[in-house]
Order: sequence, then C-alpha cells, then structure tokens
Amino acid sequence: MVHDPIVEDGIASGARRERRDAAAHRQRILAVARDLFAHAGVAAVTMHQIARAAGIGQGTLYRRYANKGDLCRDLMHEHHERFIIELRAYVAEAYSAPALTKLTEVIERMLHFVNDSMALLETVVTTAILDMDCNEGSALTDGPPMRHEWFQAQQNLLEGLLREAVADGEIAPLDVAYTADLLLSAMNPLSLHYQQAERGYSLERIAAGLRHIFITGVHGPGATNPATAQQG
Amino acid sequence: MVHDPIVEDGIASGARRERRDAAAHRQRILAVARDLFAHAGVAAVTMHQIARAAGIGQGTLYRRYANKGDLCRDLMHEHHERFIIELRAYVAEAYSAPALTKLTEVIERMLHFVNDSMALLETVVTTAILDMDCNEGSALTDGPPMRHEWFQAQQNLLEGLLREAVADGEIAPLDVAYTADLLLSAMNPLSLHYQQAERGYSLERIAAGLRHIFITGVHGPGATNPATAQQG
DNA sequence: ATTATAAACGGACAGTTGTCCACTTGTCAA
DNA sequence: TTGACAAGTGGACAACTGTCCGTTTATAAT
Repeated sequence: MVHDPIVEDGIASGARRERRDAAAHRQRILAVARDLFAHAGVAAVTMHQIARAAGIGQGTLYRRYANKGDLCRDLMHEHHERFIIELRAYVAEAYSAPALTKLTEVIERMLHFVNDSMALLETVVTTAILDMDCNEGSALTDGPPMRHEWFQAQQNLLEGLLREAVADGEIAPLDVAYTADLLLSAMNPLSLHYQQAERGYSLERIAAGLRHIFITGVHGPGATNPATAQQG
Repeated sequence: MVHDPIVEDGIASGARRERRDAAAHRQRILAVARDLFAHAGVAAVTMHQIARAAGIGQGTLYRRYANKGDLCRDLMHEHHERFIIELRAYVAEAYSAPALTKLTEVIERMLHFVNDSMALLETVVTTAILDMDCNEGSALTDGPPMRHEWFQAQQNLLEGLLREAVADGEIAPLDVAYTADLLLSAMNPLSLHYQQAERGYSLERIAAGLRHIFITGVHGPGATNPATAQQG
C-alpha cells in the first residue's frame, strides 16, 4: 500500500473515499498474486505477470504497491496482525509469569511465525534492503520511522519484556533497545533462511541457541565465570 | 572473480595461464571501479558504466565478475586478507589470555572492519542474498560451501575462541557453531548499517551491547538469576 | 613461421523493475 | 442532471542486470 488515505474499507477521513472499482482491483490483485505465488514461488513471479494476470496495467499495479515487497506485506497484513494480537494476549494473560519465561515463549513464537511465512517475509525484507541503499544519505533527514510498523510492534514487545526482566532482577541491567534489535536481527527471515538452508540448522536448534544466549545466558548455572577479570 | 583458474599472477597450474591482456583488463577494471565508487558511491554505479569507463564490453566485464558484489569482493580481497591475518596473529600472540578477552577484542575488530568498508561489503552481501532466492530449491544439492571463504574464516575464528572459552570453563557449554553464526549475523553489514543509520546506535553502543550479551552474559555479576526456575 | 585452440572480447538482446503521462471514469457538489 | 476534478488506468519507456554468441587474439605446440 503505497499510501492508503482511507481507513481499511472504512469511511473516508476527510479525503475522498477509495473508488469502488479500485477496491475491487485491490482484491483481485491480492487473489491473483496469492495464486501465482503459490504456483511458482514468490521469487519467480514478476510484477508484470501479476498485472497481466489481474488484467490491469503495470502502472495501476505500481500505483497501489510500490514494489513486490509492498504487495507481500499487504498479503500478510491480516495474518501478521492476528499474530501480534495473539502475542500481546499471551503476554497479558501470563502477566504473573517471570519475564524471562514470557520472553522465551515470545521468541519461540516469533521464530515460528517467520519460519511459516518465510518466502513472503524474505521478499518484504529484501525490498526494504534495496530501498535502503537508494535513500542512502537522506536516511536520517526525511522522516522518523522508516522501520515498518510490523517490526516496531515486535521491537516494542521485546523491549517491554526485557525491561521487565531487568526490573524484576531476573537479568542484569542492559541496553534494552539494542538487545531487542539484536534479537530481531537474529530472527530476520534472511538470516533464518540462510541458517537453515545453507548451514543446516533445524528450527529447534536455532531456538535453543537463542534461548541459551538471551535467556539462560552464556554463564549458565555451574560455569566458573572468571569473565571480565583479565589476567594478562 | 567468477572462477580464477590461475594463482594470483603466478604460474599456471596445469591450465593455461591468464592472458596478459586479460590481466591488464582486470587491473583497469579494478582501478576504474574504485574511482567510480569513490566518486558516486558504490550503489549508484552500474556495471555498464564500469565497463564503458574501462573501455571494454559488458560481456567482458561479466566474464570476470558475475555481478557487482563479486567485483566488490575482489576490490576488497587484499584488505580483507590482511585483516584476517592480523586477526589470527592477534589471537596467536595473545594465546595466554582468557578466551573471552580474545573474543572481545576479535568482535571489536570485526565490527570496525565491517564499519570501515560498509559500502562495499553491503554490496557483497546484498548480491549474495539476491542469488540465494534464485537458487532456491537447489541450495543443499549442488555444492557444499556456498558461504564465501571470507565468512568461513571469520566463522572459524569465532568458533575456535568459543570452544576455547568453553573448554577453559569461562562460559557454560553451548552450541558453538550456531553461536558463531549468531555473532556474524549480528555484525552483518546490512544489520549494522540499519542499526546505525535508522536506529541511531553508535558503534560503541553496538559493541557494548554485543559484549554484554556474548561476553558478560545476561546474568552479569550481581544479578539475582532465578532463570529457568519457572514459577508459574 | 604457422597453425590450432581456448581464452577473451564486445555488443546485441531479453527479462525486470519502476516511472511517466496522456487518457478515462467514478464521485461529489451544485 | 451536469460538470469539475481527483483518483484511477494502462501501456510506452528508460535503466539495469545478466546472457548469448559470433568474432578476435594471445599462447603454445609443431
């Protein structure tokens, strides 16, 4: 959605409402894209194919979606929204559990979420990367949040849990924001794909590895822990 | 280097030697590319431009370099090689220091290395990503090490230090291979760029964050550490 | 020298992405 | 109803990537 002025099939908010035929096109585009993707794989389908299959011009397609990643994002919109809501619900209902327990579960779920929608998410992330080095210099100047709301939501969730863990003394004080970023980059679709496809790690192994570093800690119970005391 | 059959301007190893004019072209290509990159930024320069500026055909350029990332890799070859050698030298000469101390230093240096050659490395990584989703299904079938030797060298270094740290009881036993991967993905040029440009983290902050997670551990000295003991 | 041959060459070409713009059409207000 | 106008439309276009293939040329063997 290159810039949706209307609120999800709702009423116009001052601006003109989305034209009915346009709304129909949007649905057709999504349906057609879903089909093509399922058939040939996300990476193999081109924007031109999608436009032609949907019976519209390329310009029309691009008017709605700036690129394939944008389209994929819309395709996953509901799915992702549901995921985040469930995640928040879990955290809320498990409020009495230790923060680290909740964090473990959240990481596990995020991992599976990414894994389940790998192909679409990879496309989303890839196009985001490609955009990045075009905007190069102007990154800081032209707008606050380039990071998409999706990741922001996940970031917030992780930050909240980390903060809670620190406040409750479950872990030592740390840079909550950066650590959340670190977690997200570890669960990045591209990293995950690479680790599974090229390095042969199972999802369980990855989950265990993350758990060990971010939850258990490198100094597990029983380690001698001479760290930071440097002896020449 | 799409597949260099000869040994770095040395003698032919059974196969024919690289033709002299070809060798000259290679130098010219590298020089021209370096210039153009310095002038306009790596991302903005096209392969066509490079070919034209070097006075050769596009086919000739592509014969030597499969893509821009490949070219960038060659451009950084010596630099990177020197870096790895220095790193190995450091580790060797500090052999009596605790493994975690060495790991800290190595991480710090890798971070700076990536940071110093960001633009080129980003291109290398980006093209690697793009290749990835073309080869899709055949990832596991067609060859053992898609990961480039560069990363393999870094991976080995990190694995060695982690193994040493475990053996010496500095940290609890862990999945050494995956943890090294995790570290590398945290120091990935793209992640690093994003974290600096979009999130505004300084390199020092990133280094500190990594140190805290991977060296100090989430349970720093003084943390109560009730972890893993879940109290529903 | 001559010749065979594989390497190297370079430009045309096909496939993609994303932009542009002249044209059409739905929507709202009068 | 009508008319104005913004939203929507679609296809041509430009730019880039990477491949293909007929031609040239350096090298080594004769």
